[in-house]
Amino acid sequence: MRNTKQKKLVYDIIYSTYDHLDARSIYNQAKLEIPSISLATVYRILNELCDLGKVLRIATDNEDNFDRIDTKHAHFICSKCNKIIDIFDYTLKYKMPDNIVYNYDLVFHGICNDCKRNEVK
Amino acid sequence: MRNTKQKKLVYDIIYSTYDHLDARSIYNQAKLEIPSISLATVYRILNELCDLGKVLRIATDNEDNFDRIDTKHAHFICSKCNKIIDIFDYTLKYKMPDNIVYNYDLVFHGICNDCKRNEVK
DNA sequence: TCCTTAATAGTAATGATTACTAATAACAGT
DNA sequence: ACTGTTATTAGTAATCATTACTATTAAGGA
Repeated sequence: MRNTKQKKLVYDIIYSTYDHLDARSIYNQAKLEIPSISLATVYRILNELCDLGKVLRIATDNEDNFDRIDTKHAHFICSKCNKIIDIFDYTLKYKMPDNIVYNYDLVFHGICNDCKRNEVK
Repeated sequence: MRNTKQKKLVYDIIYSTYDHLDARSIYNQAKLEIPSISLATVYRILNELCDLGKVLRIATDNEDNFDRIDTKHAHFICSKCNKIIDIFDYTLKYKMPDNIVYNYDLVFHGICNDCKRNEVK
């Protein structure tokens, strides 16, 4: 495993924000720094970072989003505008005697505050 | 909204099992009953049933899976064999003052019992 | 500096899902 | 039951995120 400037850049872009970026956005940002970077390279690096547990993948109905590893938290996805909001205020307890659990994804679905307001208007 | 035999069939296939079927499997089963049914029709009906809250969509890394609406439960997806296992033994509490929550998806990731055993061999 | 080979850039391919359109069939009104 | 309207379907083309492929480049150890 070699450390390339492409890997460092993709990692830095994800960790430069608390937003949840998709591969295309990361690619567009990366091109500003390394114009020759390839979209396929971004995808390959994203897979590698996820496998190494350095980046979190959020699977949605359309495209995947990528997030920094942070305090463990859940996500709220608005069914109207598809915005993703971090959720910290929850507790989860579980028992799983048979299977080994490495991680979990908790995603709430509904209508966000902004869309709720716009509906009333 | 009209009730067609295609809609009834797709619904019945999903409710005939506790398995989590993908669109292609549902299509293949449906063809046994209605050979002329179209894959696009299956997708359209699946979207409709999900929107109506009659069927549950489980988004995974590759293709979506569909499940009957049942006692609310979580899922465990094995990272090795991609098997999906229903999980009932958990408790979740949350506060969401700003957003309206309609539903949540809870997915555990890890290694299932079968794959764990096979690794040891 | 040199060599090995992992990683990249660029592009073609894949595969799930959706869009489109002419033909069909629910079903409300008669 | 018959008819007309129009939602739905079958079949296929298109879309779009992601992956595969390959010649070229560049980490990084010796």
